[in-house]
Amino acid sequence: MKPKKIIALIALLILFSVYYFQEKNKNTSTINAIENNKANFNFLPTSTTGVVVKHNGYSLSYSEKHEQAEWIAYSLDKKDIVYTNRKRPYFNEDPKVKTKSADWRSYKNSGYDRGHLCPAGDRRLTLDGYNETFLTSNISPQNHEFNAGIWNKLEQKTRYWAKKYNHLYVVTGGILENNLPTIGKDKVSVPNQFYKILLDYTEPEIKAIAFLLPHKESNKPLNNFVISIDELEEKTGIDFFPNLPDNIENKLEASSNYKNWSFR
DNA sequence: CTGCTGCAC
DNA sequence: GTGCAGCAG
Repeated sequence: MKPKKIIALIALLILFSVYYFQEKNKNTSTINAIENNKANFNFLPTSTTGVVVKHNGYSLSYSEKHEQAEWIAYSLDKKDIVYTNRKRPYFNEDPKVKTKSADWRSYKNSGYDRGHLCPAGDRRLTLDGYNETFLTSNISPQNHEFNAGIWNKLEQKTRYWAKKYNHLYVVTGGILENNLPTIGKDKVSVPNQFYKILLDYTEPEIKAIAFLLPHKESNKPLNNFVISIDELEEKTGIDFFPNLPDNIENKLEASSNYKNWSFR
């Protein structure tokens, strides 16, 4: 082999190594950033009721008046999205809600689903995590066509994004207004709308998206229901990401732009 | 995946 | 009350 060729080969090898290590570095720094955020960033919203309950797999703010959570917040990692054929347990009262969360019988024969707020499908990694989603503090009365339809589509899209973007923070719940219809002995409010907020808190492209869905079946595409976090805060009185740096918070929450989120 | 119902013990 | 099977969208 001629010296020139050897030099060219070595040069190629060096270029390739540099590229490889840069990419590897980028990946580890992304993962490090995610781990760092998970360890240090408090992603919980403010509570209008003062009743914040923390479980291993999710946290919630409970509204005794409406007998359900005003928000459920959790961290959704790519690693959480696994297939395991778990058996659905029965719903139980949340032992950590002192005023007692709703009895599952209040939902029975009501015509409404026990609709998960933190979906069981997001907590399949461990048995405890999975079972924990079957507390009545984690459910809201949902019309079956809505729950199995567009709400389910949004939950699946959330898992798709968690896989694609490695990690998300999720905040979700019903809009708890006055004078809502109720079901059961416990008078569980039936929300007219449900919301879901996703935050991808990974540098350099921190991004967020929020949805507000009417509580009814719909065949419209999900991007029809995107709104700004600011609008959601006006409707609920909740400050959703109070611990974000202010400049980031202001920018993210004012926007209802979803161009950074792939809908395909 | 999202759920409910019926029946046995 | 709990466990399990079957069914629906």
